[in-house]
Amino acid sequence: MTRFYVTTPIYYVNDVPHIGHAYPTITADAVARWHRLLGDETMFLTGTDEHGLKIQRAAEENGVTPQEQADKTSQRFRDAWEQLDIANDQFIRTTEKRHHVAVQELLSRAKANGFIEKGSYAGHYCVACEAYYIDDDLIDGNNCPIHERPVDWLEEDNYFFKLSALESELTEWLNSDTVFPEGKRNEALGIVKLGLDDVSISRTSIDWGIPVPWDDGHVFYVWYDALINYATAVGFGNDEAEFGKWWEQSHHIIGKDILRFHCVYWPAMLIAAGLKPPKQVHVSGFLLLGGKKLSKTGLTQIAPADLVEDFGVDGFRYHFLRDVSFGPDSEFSYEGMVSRYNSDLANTLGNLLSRVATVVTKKCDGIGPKPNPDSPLRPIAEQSYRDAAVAWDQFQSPVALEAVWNLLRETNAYLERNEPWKMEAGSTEVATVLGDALEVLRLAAILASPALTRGSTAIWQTIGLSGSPEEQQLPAAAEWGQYPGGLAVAKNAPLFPRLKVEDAS
RNA sequence: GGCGACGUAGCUCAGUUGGUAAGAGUGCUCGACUCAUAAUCGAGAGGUCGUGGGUUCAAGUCCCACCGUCGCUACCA
Repeated sequence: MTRFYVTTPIYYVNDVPHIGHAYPTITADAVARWHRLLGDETMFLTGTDEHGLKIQRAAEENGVTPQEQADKTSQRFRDAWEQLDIANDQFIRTTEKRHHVAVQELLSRAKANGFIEKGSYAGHYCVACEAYYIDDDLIDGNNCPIHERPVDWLEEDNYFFKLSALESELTEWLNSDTVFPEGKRNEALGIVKLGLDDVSISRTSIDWGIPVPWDDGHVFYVWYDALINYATAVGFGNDEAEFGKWWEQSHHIIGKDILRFHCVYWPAMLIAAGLKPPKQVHVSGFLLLGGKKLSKTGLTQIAPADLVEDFGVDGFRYHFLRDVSFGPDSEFSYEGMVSRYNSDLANTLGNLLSRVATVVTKKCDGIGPKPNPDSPLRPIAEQSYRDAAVAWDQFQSPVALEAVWNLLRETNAYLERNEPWKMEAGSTEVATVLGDALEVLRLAAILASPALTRGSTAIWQTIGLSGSPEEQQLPAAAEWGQYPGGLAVAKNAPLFPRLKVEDAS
């Protein structure tokens, strides 16, 4: 049996879930769903990153413990993902015991291998921020950029990770088909080529973190704790055999803002600990709003819940999977979302289902006929599956979905050419045409199910099939001609009612 | 400053290692149809592929410069 392991970034609980979090999460969910259709043993991980100064400080401000603070905000992410039909197999939290064990184990191994040593870090320190700043950040050369008051020159003992010793290993890893798309791999190579400094991985100034096992006064700096979650979740430090099996198939989905950490630091940490670097890292671009990065700060924040209210779960998921390609930045707009929903979901797919159901009702007494083995739609459907399979394998959801919609458009054209509504009721001609269309709907329900978690099941039931599209297994289920015929086809209300632009908020 | 990415039809985007007369969806125009969610189908208009050079028999695709946009250069995640 093939295994497949996919992860999203773990999200920092200092923030509320927004569409910038939703996009990589939906992509990972869809890719995981595709692999389940293929019958792969699949592990899909997401979670929250809960240590660090910001959480500690937020907790103090709210008069709660850091753990309570983390509990509350972590739950928001769980709720958000539930709303979006995210079917993750695990939800990891970096405050879990198993994670502490894994972090201490992994970094102890790196230390034993000579990649961690003590040093001291010195820098401009703002007491109010409890943080260091580099020269370029300072205002007028000596003032904290946030508090605008003088910083102190402070020195503290830290443990350093000897990143500089791993340049050749990293270059080799980056050159072996690991980071996608290629442009992002080049960026990572560029970072390595510029020369890597050793990085400080512990702090003595805060205590909301995972203790350094060999030195009581230190906790690990939040990044070096966070990255390890991907290993923790599949058994590292707990069940080595299990870990090994999953880790061979690890795929990380990240945003380009954290490329440095996932394509340089993280593989280096794994190598230092004597482990394999990740199998693949897929780097997405940013969502842009009017050409500007959709960041966690400012007015650009858009709550997934608001969009789900307008577009439904399917409309929300479909938009991101269809319109946001993996790699370059993408423009997000409400109008674009409406347009995509109407053209693809309401018109091409939803309307096809409606017209087929109506004609079956009128011409076949509501009983769906069998498809024609030699249908002209057959080769198109087969190509559609092949294209989708390749695209999903490359995490290219827009290409995969376009392949399915091409089949749907061809089917609308096929109906137009044959005009079954003009044919004699009960004739073999009308049965053939409608059987083919029903077969396409069966296929589309399966192939679109990673995106349309609800609509695909609705189609399945409307055309009289039992069970659900998610239970089907590819590639066998994609073979033409499996719609059995003789099933009652329901004439329901429109599956995806058209949206009017005036609905825009 | 250094490094990098991007700039292709009104809009959102595809365009493998340079090679049939530049593509899709959407929008627009015209026509058809009226089974269907003012849906569908067909036809058409629409691009000097940011600008200027260069390499080549041949460049959107390689090289250089410039313009524009953005990102990284964080011990914030």
